[in-house]
Amino acid sequence: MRTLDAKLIHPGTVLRDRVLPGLGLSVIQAARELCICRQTLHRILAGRAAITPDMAARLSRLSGVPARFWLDLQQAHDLAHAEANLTDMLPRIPAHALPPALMKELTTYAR
Amino acid sequence: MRTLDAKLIHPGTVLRDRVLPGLGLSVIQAARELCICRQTLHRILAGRAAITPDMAARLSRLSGVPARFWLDLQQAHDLAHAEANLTDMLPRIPAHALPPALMKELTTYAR
DNA sequence: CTCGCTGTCTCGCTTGGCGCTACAGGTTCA
DNA sequence: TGAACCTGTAGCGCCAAGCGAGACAGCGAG
Repeated sequence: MRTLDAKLIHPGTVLRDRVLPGLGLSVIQAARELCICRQTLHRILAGRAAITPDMAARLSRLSGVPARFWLDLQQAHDLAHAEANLTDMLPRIPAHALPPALMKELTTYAR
Repeated sequence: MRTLDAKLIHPGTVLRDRVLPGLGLSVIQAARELCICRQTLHRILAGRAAITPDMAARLSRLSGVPARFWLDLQQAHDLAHAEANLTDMLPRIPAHALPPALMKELTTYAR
């Protein structure tokens, strides 16, 4: 079995190489069951479209893989892409520090 | 101090009630330092606009709060909103099961 | 040859973030 | 009483991106 060891796993790759075969579904079959057009699924598999919250919910229903799994993979890519586009801008934003107690409080809001 | 105990914390609320006061910044000051127009920041604070990956990266630079913290809060809202719009559609998608070994492998890709 | 699947391209539609102008307040200070 | 500065919202146009649909080429099975 081919390993998926890239640092930034692509959602479409996981879907194509792992989940769809695991479900025994072709692209067209999966698109039909997801109630989306096959082009949309192709775009996701090829990485030319992102996993939207809508798609994540559909994939979760279809495969049992949590929606957040798909959104987390997508989020990593979106963030990397955004930071790449901000290389000139970010250094111009002053870096402040939050009180440690407040920073700790914020962690209780996460997940 | 007012507690933020809602199940689905709004990113704008955290920003307004915790982070901006913690940084000692007004809305206008923060907008200027983030290199965005003040209306955009107002829209985020009021929940009329989402935290985009671009904004998350800027907020991370400004406050030291990880970009993923903001994106996770936003993601929870986007997902809930998407599922609410799919209440009629989701039941029409057949629920399959993935082999347990494959499901376990997928968890190694997450975060 | 026919059928069905794959993969891509193009078009038009819609959504949503963003910057901008404008407006209505409120507060502080000279 | 002005002037300066902040908050908050509404409307506008611009632009990026997801989506469905139509079309096309290629390929393997029956």
